[in-house]
Amino acid sequence: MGKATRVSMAVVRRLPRYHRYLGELLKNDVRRISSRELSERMGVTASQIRQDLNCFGGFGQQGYGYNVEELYSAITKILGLDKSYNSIIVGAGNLGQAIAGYTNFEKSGFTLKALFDKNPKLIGLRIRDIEILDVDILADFLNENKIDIGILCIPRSSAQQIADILTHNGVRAIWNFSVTDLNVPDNVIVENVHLSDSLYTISYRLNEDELFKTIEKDKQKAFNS
Amino acid sequence: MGKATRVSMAVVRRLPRYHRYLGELLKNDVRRISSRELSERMGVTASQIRQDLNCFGGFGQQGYGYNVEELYSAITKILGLDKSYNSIIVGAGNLGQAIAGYTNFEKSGFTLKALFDKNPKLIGLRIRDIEILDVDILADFLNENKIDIGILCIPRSSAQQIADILTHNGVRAIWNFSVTDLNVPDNVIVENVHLSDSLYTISYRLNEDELFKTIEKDKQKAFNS
DNA sequence: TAGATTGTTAATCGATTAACAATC
DNA sequence: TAGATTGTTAATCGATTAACAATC
Repeated sequence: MGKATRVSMAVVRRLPRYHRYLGELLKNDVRRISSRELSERMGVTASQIRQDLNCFGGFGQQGYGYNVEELYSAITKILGLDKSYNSIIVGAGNLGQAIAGYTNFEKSGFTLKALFDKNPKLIGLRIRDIEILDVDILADFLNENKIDIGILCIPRSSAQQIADILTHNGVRAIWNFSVTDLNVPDNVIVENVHLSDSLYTISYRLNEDELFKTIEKDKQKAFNS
Repeated sequence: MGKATRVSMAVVRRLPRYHRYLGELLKNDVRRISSRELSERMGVTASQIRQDLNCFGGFGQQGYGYNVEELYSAITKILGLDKSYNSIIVGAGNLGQAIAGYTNFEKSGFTLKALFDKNPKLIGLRIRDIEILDVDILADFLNENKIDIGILCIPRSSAQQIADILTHNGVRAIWNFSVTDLNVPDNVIVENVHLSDSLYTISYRLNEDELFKTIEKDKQKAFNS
């Protein structure tokens, strides 16, 4: 159920952040940086940076540090951002359209080939000149076009069904904005973006102090009785 | 820089998922469930479920398991979803509008009070009857309205500046869709949703096998020379 | 060469899993 | 009562941090 990574996901999830900081340094014409200085900027330990990078190779030089341009380019390659990927969006509602509008993804090599929806009012419309097609022809489309990434922006009720169509027709990864867990073959990658889950961690944290006050009060009450 | 939680974030991030599964069980009229059965459905260990729940109290009964309705309601409270929260969105572009359109958040107690933008073409428009206001009056608005959560959907270049306005005017949490790290006081909560970071973990994983083939080949080459 | 900083091993810390006594 | 399952302690596993020899 989903593909395992050779490098731990804890490390993988930090890579885009390194990429961003190095891109920023590069833009500011910083030539070299030590793990210590980068660690101070990023608020992590220098040890962690060196450990993370050494999952992929020795990019630094003792006594010198890291060449910013080289390291940036190395992480670009590690993230696979030197390649290009074809994607489609299923669900052309507000969120699907918003993601379709992100021209930055195109710049990073992610090409949006089509959107799909079942709503006749949406079918035929275009976002950035990319057509919204009838979801009924999704399987056919996938057979005629090599699509790497399927982006799910549909209600949870139909998510698994659409995920099945994607995985049965050559899609290698699913970016899942539908708030449900997907069952996919072992060779398929799933990356969940569960916005409501994310929002609920905010309400949790806003409420935590009060929550534990209540818990402690209840404990006290139970103890006294 | 951001508030620490009493319970580890690893646990907190699993709570919304428990909430979803229990909601589903409740909808299907399942009355009771053991940690073992829930663990099988969710693909986690029963141990983890029991450990997680016991951060907040003993909700089960030996020999019986958990009452689904009680546990669901307990996790609802733990997540603070029995309370309501006022929010605003800064940045009424595609993504801001898409989030504003999510009526599900309203149902969970998150009330959207206004959107803000600097684009004159957007100012004055309404999404679900909620007005888009001029970002110039943001600070004033915050002083007149108790806002708990600020949702940032603006380009990274202005994110820190807006975050400062939010934190200086009583906002307690930031849901940050701008792809940048924010500096905020210790009592303010930040929850990042960095879509491009998430997408890049997909390209990483699509590319990982090939990446390590190259790494091993290079090692071999270095060894031979 | 002397100073700086890496790559890497070892130590620590935290999170997950296993085990089992308590108890419904 | 006997069987089931929790709550919780102990063991294991993995991730992070510290330390330092290697080396630029």
